[in-house]
Amino acid sequence: MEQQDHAFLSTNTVEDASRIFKALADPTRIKILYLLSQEECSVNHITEVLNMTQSAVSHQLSLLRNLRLVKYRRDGNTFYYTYDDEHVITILNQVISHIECK
Amino acid sequence: MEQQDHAFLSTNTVEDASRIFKALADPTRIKILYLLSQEECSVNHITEVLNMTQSAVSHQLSLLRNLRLVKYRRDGNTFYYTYDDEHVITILNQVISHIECK
DNA sequence: AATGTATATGAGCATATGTTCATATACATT
DNA sequence: AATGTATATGAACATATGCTCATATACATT
Repeated sequence: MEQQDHAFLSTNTVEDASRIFKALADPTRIKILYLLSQEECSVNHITEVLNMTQSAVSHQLSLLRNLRLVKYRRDGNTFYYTYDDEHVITILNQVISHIECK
Repeated sequence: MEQQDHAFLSTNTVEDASRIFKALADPTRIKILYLLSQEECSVNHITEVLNMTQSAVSHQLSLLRNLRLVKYRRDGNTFYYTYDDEHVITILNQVISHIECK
C-alpha cells in the first residue's frame, strides 16, 4: 500500500487511545481499577489493601478522575470511589484473563 | 471486603498487564501496530507512512520485538515486519472502535 | 472554638521514556 | 574491493511519570 492508500487513524483517535492505554499502563492504577471493578471503595480502603501511602493513592485517583475513568460520592469525611468507564474495565479484564490463561 | 478477602492479582499478572498496556500507550507504537494489523511492512515503508526518522521507527520496532508483539523476516537488505500477538491487536482495535464510535 | 479524621494538592526528586545524532552492521551492486 | 542501501544500536538529552514530604481543605466531634 502507498501512503495515500492507508486507512489512517486520525491524530485525535491515536491520542485518545494512547491516553486510555497510558492510564492502564501503571501497576498501581491497574490494582486500583481492578479493586473498583469488584466494589465501591473508600480512599482509605484502597490505601490499606494496596499497602501504599494515602498521598500516592490520592494522586492516582486524581489522575483517573481527570480521565473520567472513576467517579466518587462523599459521605462525611469519606470519599467512596467507583469506576466510571465500563469499556475500560472490560479491556482491563480481557488483558488480565489473557495473561492468566497462558 | 477486608484485605484478606480480596481476589488479588498476582504481582506477575499486574506487571505483565502493565507491560502490554505500556506497549500500547505510545502514539508511535499505536500507529505502527495499526499499520501492521493491515499489512506486512518494511521499516522503510513504516518510516515513510508515519513520516518519522528511520532511527525512531527502528527503536520502537526493537521495543515491540523485545515484547514479542512483532516479528520480521529478512529479504536482502529489507526487513519485513508483521504483528506477532493477535490478542494485543484485538485489544488495540477494540479501543479504537470504542473511541471512534463515540 | 478547638481538635481530630479523611482526603486533596503542590513542590521536589529520582527514574523512565522517546527522540535525535552519530555510527555500526549486513547485504547488494558495480 | 569499493560503494550503496536498509536497518540496528549506543549515547545524550529533554520531557514525562510516580512517588514522598509537607501542607491545605473540609467535615465531624468534643
